[in-house]
Formats: sequence, C-alpha cells, structure tokens
Amino acid sequence: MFSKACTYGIRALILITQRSNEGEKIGAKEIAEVTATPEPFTAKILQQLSRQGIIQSVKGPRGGFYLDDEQQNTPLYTVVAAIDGDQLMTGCGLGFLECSDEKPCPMHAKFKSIRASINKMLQSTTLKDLSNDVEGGLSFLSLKN
Amino acid sequence: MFSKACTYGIRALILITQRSNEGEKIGAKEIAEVTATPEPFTAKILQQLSRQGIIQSVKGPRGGFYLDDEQQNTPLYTVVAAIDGDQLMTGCGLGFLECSDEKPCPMHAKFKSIRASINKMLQSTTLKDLSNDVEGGLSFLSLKN
DNA sequence: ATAATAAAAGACAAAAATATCTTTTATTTC
DNA sequence: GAAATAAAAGATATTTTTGTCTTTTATTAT
Repeated sequence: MFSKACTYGIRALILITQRSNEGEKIGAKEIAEVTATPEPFTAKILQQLSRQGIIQSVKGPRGGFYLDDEQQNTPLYTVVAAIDGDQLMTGCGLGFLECSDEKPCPMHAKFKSIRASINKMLQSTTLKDLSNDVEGGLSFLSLKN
Repeated sequence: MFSKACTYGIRALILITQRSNEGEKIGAKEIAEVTATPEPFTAKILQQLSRQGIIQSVKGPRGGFYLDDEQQNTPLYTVVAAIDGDQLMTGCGLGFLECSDEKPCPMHAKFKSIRASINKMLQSTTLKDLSNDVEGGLSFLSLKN
C-alpha cells in the first residue's frame, strides 16, 4: 500500500510531533532508533520532508527536527502525496491512464468506495491525531519490524 | 496498491476468461497487445500463474492459455496473493511485524475498516464477474496506460 | 517423420527503490 | 574565533522490480 520510505516517514513524523508537543527537537539518530528504521535512509526522507515544508529542521548542536503548530495539523494525505505521490489516491487500480467513470476499467467500480474511504481517512487524520493516540497509550510507535 | 506485475496479471486473466467462455485459447502475444502490457514480462507472469494452478496452458500450435470452469470462479484475492503476496490484505499499514489488535500501531485502527473492505472486495469478486462486466459493455479492458 | 508453433525455462539488462557513506554547511557552545 | 554538533548534499552500493532475449520442450498439423 505504502512504500517503505512512506511508512518510515509517517513513523518519524508521529514521533517528531510527540516531541514537539514537549517543546523538544529530536535528531535523526534517535528517530531511527525509536521507530526501528535505517538511520541514513530515514535521514534522507526527513530532508525531503523539510524541503517540502512538512517539518522544520535546525542544524548544529541542540538542533534536530520539529513541527510547528500548523504543521502538526498536516493530514496524512499530504505526507503520503509528498513521499509516494497520489497514484494510490487518484490513479486507476489496474494502472490505466484513461480509466474514468465514463470509460471505467474492469475494477473501477469495485475500487471506487475503497479509494473513497482511503482518501477520507488520509484527509481526516492528522499527525497530531496519531501522536495523541500514542501519547494516550492507545497505540504504539515502538514495535519491531 | 498493486505491483505492475499484479495489474498486468489481472488484466491478462480477465481477457483469458472472456476467451475461455467463447471456447477459445489465447496466446501471450495477443494478450499483451490487447491489455497494453510488455509481452515478455506478461508471459513470465502467466508462467507463474500456470505453475500455481490459476490458469491452464497448452504448448504448440493452437496452444495458449485458458481457464476451466472452476478457475473462472477464482477470486481476485487468490490472484493478488499469488503475485504480490498478502501483505496488503493482512500486514500492518506501517510495516510493523508485531502490530496487532492488542498492540496496535498508530494507524492500526484507522486501517482496520479499509483493510476489511479491500479483503471483502477481493474475496467476493471473481474473474468471471470482471469478465462479464467487460462482455456486457459495463467496463473496458483495452485502455491506454 | 518433419516443420511450425507456442509455452517454459533460464540468462541477462535496465530501472527504481532501498540503504549507506563521505563531505559540506549552518549553528551553538565554549 | 575554535570546536563540536547535527542536518544537507552528493556520491556510491545493494536489492528488488520491471523488462528483454535466447534456448529448450511440448504439441499440432502436414
């Protein structure tokens, strides 16, 4: 469903959101450790998210990554689109370019409601939502791969 | 969502089902042309599906691929599992191994109903269903990529 | 039997995704 | 200002996916 880069990115963002709420920044090394992801690869993804304005970064001692208040309201949709593109959310399930309601591929109808619920979920779930659940003990970010 | 191999495989299977209903076999070359897929790659996927008992194949002149009656009732689930595995249907959305209802990842709850509808769709849709829609003009298999 | 046909198998090639390593730049602390 | 720190950037490596090509095997038709 999502690429590894995307799952690593989401995991990292949830953790950064948590720390940001505690007024802390967090470095790539600790992010990789806590989220069980390969550090240099995760660092690359964070770089990309920073360039795209999804996170803030500060170089140097006591530097690291954080999210400002506005960024904590970023919906998952934006994150997934930034890393994986929007093929999952808008593209044809069988990979056809010309597929549409008017000229549907054989899976078009079957896919429609599924795509709708994926989109709804991605648009209505923010980083803050996910981080709140972890904070409240409803879910866990530190699981093994 | 699906790999290219999987979308090519599904496209091919729908066409083979149509032809099988007309009592015809169809060769890899024509399959690739009609479904707009790379021929040798599609041929490889068909080989794999044949080994896995999802399609029948006959070598030599007038040979080709076809589905027997039972195989036409194969649900998409079986096809997707055969080509892509069942990570999409059963795995964790964030890629964690240990994710479960008891110890859920941050996206677990959000994903649950989506995964359920994906599974339901894949289990309840057969190759024959999809081929019937194409046959009835409700959907189209020959679209551009 | 022979020739023609079409899938099977296996080797090979290219591209994309994943992962790592090194050097540079910015920032902070002393 | 110098040293230390941590992200940015860029080069490189590995693996997986996608795609192609060649040879072999089975079948059919003549």
